[in-house]
Amino acid sequence: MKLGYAESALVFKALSDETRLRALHMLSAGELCACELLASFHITQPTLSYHMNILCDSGLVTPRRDGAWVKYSQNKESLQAVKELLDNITGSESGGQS
Amino acid sequence: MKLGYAESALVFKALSDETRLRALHMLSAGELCACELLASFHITQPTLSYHMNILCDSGLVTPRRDGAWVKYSQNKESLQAVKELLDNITGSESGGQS
DNA sequence: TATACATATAGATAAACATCAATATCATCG
DNA sequence: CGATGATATTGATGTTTATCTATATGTATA
Repeated sequence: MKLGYAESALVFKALSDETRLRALHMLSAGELCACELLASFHITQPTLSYHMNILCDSGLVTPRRDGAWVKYSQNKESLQAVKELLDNITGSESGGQS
Repeated sequence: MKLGYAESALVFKALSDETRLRALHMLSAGELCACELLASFHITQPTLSYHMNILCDSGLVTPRRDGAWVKYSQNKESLQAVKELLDNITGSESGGQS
């Protein structure tokens, strides 16, 4: 997965909000549904939905419908791509293990 | 260098703009002055100054006065901190070599 | 099918952002 | 000191962002 500047900027924009960072971090433990995430924040349900949309659009998070719920999980591949992107920007072209 | 959520969001915000990403990448080759950077963009001098301020405030870039010029360089340590932050968020707690 | 629960969308709004033109500051050189 | 070149700051402006309330859609269950 190779990202250009505009694409990369979008991914970083997705990461540039505290609520989204927290949500993403919570997902490191595994899949969570919107309502579980919501319980951890002091924001309304529509606002969480808004943030999850941004995370999903950026590719960092993948949604999965499970009955009435939508369960979210980290997209490890995409997060790996961000790290490689940083390596690229830094000039550390070595790359990470995949 | 350990970053919290709010701090991290600031750093990612600094990375979330195409102009800033390009500038940061250009600095991977080494120090450059504002005027050299400016020549590569189709923006005015005040706009570049604005962007460089954001990069410097985030800690990703370090300015150095050299006579009439200000020379900018990447702050590798800070970039490393971002990668570690991503490891943290991903759950890949192994950490990178420093 | 009606009700309840989970999530999404629409519309409004205040704050933050990116950009520019104009101007100020700062350093060098004559 | 005055002129020139490099960078920063100010003020204005249109755009994007984060947030809310109200409402819609979608899914399961009694």
